[in-house]
Amino acid sequence: MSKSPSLPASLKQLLIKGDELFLPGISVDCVIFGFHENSLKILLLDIADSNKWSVPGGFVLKNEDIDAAAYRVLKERTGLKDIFLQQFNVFGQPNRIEASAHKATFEQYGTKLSKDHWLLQRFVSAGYYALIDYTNFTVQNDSFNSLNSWIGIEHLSKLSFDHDHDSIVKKALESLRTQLAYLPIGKNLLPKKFTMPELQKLYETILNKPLDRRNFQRKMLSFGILNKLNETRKGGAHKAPYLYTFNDKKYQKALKDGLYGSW
Amino acid sequence: MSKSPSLPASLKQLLIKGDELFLPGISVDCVIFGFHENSLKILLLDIADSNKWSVPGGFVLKNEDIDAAAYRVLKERTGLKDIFLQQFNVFGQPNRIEASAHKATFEQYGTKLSKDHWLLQRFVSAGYYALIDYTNFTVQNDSFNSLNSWIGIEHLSKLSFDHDHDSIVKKALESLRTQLAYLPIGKNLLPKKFTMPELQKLYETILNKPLDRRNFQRKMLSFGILNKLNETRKGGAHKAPYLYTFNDKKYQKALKDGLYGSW
DNA sequence: TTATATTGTGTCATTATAACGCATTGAAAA
DNA sequence: TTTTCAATGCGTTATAATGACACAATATAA
Repeated sequence: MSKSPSLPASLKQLLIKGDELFLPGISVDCVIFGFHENSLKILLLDIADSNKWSVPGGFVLKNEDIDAAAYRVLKERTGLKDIFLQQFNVFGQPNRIEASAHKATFEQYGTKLSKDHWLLQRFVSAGYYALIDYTNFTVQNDSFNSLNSWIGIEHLSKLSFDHDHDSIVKKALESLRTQLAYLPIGKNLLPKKFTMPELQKLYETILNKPLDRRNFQRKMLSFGILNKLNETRKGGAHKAPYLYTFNDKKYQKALKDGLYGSW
Repeated sequence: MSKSPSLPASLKQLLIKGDELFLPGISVDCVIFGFHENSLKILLLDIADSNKWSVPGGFVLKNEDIDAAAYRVLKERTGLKDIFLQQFNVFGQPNRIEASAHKATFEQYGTKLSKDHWLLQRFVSAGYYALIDYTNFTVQNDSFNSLNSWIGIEHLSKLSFDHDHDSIVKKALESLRTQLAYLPIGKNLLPKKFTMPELQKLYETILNKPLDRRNFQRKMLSFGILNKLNETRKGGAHKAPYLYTFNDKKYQKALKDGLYGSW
């Protein structure tokens, strides 16, 4: 029988000091969206020696705002600081099986958690989704011995999730689509300069349906959140499209007030 | 010095068994909206011997879904079961002062909580807003020695809240207004039969701005969620308006799919 | 009976949306 | 170098939605 690998320091810390450092029973889960090569991707964790996927998560320090905890998790994963982060739901079903995942993690290292251990209680999780610029990002693997990978949302149905994370990802996507209908999106998913066709592809990908090129451009411009640059993106096989940036001031205003008044 | 009133049984239970019964560090807060006499009202608690107002809240049983806990709180307060309930935000700032409120509550009864008592730890709260039919409701006062009252939202700024509940109420109103833009509303705030002017007043009250009577009617009807009845509401001083009901099936569909496609 | 405020219904100009046309352009093929 | 071609820029037209307003109908009160 082979010896178990030794317990990483971070896990040891969690094991011993978790109940001192963190709030009991609360965790945050982050669904991190990125956009690359016409595909909307989610940063998922392939937990070592498990064939289940999960989303990055973490615990809330005893004196930490819960939003701040989500930011911290995000920064640990992505190294990025300027991130769009949106709380979208709280998951608090009693059958959430975080506990068994934690148990399994530690058992890999031959460490058995006592039955009443802090990590094995029922956790309520706040779900956040984040939008990040894929091009400005490199995957950072963590010390929990799990691999981060970008997975295109078109492949999600083929993956095996634990039940909780499956519904978290589904609900995050749903919320993102809803948000698209009344808030601007794109600033955090695209590089600083982008073309109209690129922006359109992002919308089409999130909504999962084709949009008319000319009507899309007209509507997008009517929001008044874009700056058209005097440059084009050369190198493509055909006519070079103009580059745009977001007008930061107007974008922020639209984020606050919404794109439509409606009533 | 007068003798403190004796501790109610429910509070005693909370004091002694709280940590056994409930999840640690998690609470739910419910902002309950009702509509009456052209005013949008919120059900608030005037905690005994305190000059601060708060919103009804409660704890989550160890084996209870967090949504279910919100329903339970609501049912305890209103006696109603068929309620529109929407989770809108999680409040998790470390400066939340629930603890001191709990402390004060017990000190009225001459009971001092030990420093590490379950109730005095930091709580993270899931905020829900509920919409209920005011006409089908009677205030139920609880055993926690606090008074329930309906307060019109126009009076909110005059009230003294503890900081947390102030932001909870503000955010709830904001969420309700946002929801109005893309989801149907009214079924749970109005009696079964209602008139178009009544429905309009509801919208005007929530949005806090006047709407054109004729355009409102046209838009409302275009959603296809109303049934026009062959009755009118007599008794008013002028022309009797027609009565309407919601078409339940189409209303539910609109709740699921939204009122607009937009993209 | 009349006055009055409110409701029911409709119009019209303006704006937004959906569907589609055609000229331009940059790179690749000939 | 010239031609081809697909993507892009810029536009048109028909239809639908919206905002602003007019006028007739009606239930009560004067």
